[in-house]
Amino acid sequence: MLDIRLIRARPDFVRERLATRSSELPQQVDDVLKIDSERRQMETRVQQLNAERNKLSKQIGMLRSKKESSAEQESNVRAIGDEIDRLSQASAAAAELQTTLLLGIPNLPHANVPIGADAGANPEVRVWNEKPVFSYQPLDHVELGTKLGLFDLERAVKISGTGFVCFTNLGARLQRGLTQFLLDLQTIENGYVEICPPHLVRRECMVGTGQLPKFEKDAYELEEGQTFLIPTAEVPLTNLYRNEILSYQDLPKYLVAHTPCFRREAGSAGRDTRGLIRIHQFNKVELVKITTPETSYQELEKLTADAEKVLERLDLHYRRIELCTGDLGFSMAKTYDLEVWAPGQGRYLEVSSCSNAEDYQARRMNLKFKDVDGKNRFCHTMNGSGTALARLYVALVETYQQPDRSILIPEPLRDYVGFKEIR
RNA sequence: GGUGAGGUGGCUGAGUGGUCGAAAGCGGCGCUUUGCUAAAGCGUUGUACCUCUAAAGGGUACCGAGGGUUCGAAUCCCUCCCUCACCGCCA
Repeated sequence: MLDIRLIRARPDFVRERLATRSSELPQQVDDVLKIDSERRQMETRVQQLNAERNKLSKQIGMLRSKKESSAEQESNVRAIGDEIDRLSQASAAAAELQTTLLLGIPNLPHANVPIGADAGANPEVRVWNEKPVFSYQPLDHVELGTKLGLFDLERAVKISGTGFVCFTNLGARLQRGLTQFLLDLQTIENGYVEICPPHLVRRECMVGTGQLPKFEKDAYELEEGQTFLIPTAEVPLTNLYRNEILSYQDLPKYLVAHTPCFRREAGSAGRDTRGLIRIHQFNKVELVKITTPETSYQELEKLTADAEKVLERLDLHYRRIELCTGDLGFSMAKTYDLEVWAPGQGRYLEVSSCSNAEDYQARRMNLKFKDVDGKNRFCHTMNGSGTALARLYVALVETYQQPDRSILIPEPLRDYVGFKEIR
């Protein structure tokens, strides 16, 4: 969440930055400022009354110990108490409203993020390899997978409903080998610490990373909204140190986890309904970094490169785009998307989204560090997929299909999956 | 799931209704002493918020969380969370 002090001190700056995301946001700044000023007025008054009451109560204590009458002080203090009750209730309600409003305001885009309305304005910043050329019409992963028995979509629907997949036989093994490959790459080569976190998290965690309260319909909830199935390992990983004060010497933290991700895809019914591209449960290897503010942008570049290494090792064609202000995720100040080419689809698929939330998530989850001077400051958090398994799988299978409809396993993966081809 | 004990500052640990934000010790920081190290002595040492400000200052809240009783709560009551022990069940 945004720093209320920044909003107070530089409201025009905040309004102007938010307007680059969406035109209705500046109004929310005014709403917060109004309630903030009302709240502070009441709070100040309550504190004055409390000071008065504390003074009188002490007098009462002293008078009683001297066996003197304190009737006058008692009646005064009772009157003050009533006033405090009334005012502090109002002030608490205002504080709650303020928090609610603040939680609903997205992060400020970083100054160097290109301004634009939607995905159409996202500039391409890097391209790797070229589109593979086929002498025939490449098949899509559903045809290939069905023919080779890599997964069973019909039976998955039977047991779980649309939007689920069941990997089978060599198809399941391919995913397992791919997962192991990704984890080894990020831990052994890139220095991330492997975490196997819970897949069910408390509500506060979802608030901490920004999924809640605004996007509750997108998540699978349990126990009447007290716990949620994670939509990404970003949630448990980033929240690992929630409510803690780390030492600057502990930073940066590099964390990686392989988990399933559960998404209801509430707003996207009817989109990408075929195959593995948009499903309710998919696996993902997620990278998270917790850093000082001074190094976060440099760390974001490195993190993005760490994710790109996956696609490069597998020799896939991809591009890196930067999200413009209108397309940025709620909690993020800057984001690069990695899109891999899927020949059977004839389009790029987003397999990683690498973002810096700056201190936006850290504020929501009260994650601080003690700097060299002993001052407590909010950490910066960033995350990116390294990468989403299901879509990587699609690109891999479609790119490495052979004229006889077998699939060649790229060299770096062979030891992991245990075979050179699937036919 | 059952029963019992318990959650106090960076740590250990006192405190059972009134100058308690909280004794004491440890740790940390500063100064003094010192050939170095060590030790000793003295001082200092939480967070958030409000107000005011050039700076300083003043105030409020916080003893797991939330609510209640009371003129007044770390202390009494209720709910929840968590930890520990034992029992039951179980991958």
